[in-house]
Amino acid sequence: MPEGHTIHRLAEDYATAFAAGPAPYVTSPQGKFADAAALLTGVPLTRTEAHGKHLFLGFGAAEPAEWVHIHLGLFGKVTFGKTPAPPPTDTVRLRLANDTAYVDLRGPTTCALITDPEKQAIHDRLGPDPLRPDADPRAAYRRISRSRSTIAALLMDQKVIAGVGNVYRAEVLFRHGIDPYRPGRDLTPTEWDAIWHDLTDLMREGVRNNRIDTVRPEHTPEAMGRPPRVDDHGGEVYVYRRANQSCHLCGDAIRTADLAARNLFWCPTCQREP
DNA sequence: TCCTTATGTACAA
DNA sequence: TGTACCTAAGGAC
Repeated sequence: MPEGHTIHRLAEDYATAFAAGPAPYVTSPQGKFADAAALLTGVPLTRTEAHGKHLFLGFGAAEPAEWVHIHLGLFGKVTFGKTPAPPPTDTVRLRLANDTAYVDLRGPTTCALITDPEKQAIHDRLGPDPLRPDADPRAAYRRISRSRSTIAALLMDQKVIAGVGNVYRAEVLFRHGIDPYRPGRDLTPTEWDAIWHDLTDLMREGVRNNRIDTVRPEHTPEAMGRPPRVDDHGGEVYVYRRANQSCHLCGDAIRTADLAARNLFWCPTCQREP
């Protein structure tokens, strides 16, 4: 589900299924995208791109002038399948289908036809994305190092860094032993450098595996001689959604709190300030 | 069958 | 800070 790794994976999967073959048949059974779908049917999908949690599908010429802009929000889901596609349910906002494959989009916050300048404006308001080759981590640090906001809030701010969500935020702060309430301006350049590169590695692995795993090999249950565990969101993590359970490293109870209307998770012992 | 929850964001006050 | 929006799954009845 949708943090940045999911969106980059979707960009790859849309391209694999539709960019090489014939132009897809485009429909919007749910109706909200019906006009645009009619315009796009028969136009080849030529490029796909992700920046943070934003997905762009480029239709038409090699340098598309028009893009489908998709943001999954909290609930959005994408499902791929082989043809014949089943009859769409009435919540399918966007379906692409060709001779071999179909893909359904449900529940997105955004699904809109935009121009190239409008797409550029979205890139301009997003921070660097650890999964993009053009990303400059110094741009993120400039904002962090000047901010009195907590590092937990800053990591979720897409203008600061694009693609990190609630899981990667909680997990990367744990992996670096940083108190989520520390003000951004107290983060050293060395700490930021380590966090950025760790996010790059973790999120690349997330794209490969289509899930979030953050537990280091030496901390797996097998390595620590403990019974295997299953986290109910599909990956192996240290603190995310583990409130009141014991920390895999120190055994202390994982804490949770509301921060800007999102659930924050951390270990008060492993993430104590020096 | 209803209620809660969720890996997100935008806008109003 | 609160609320609205989009959907589906799981748990309490």
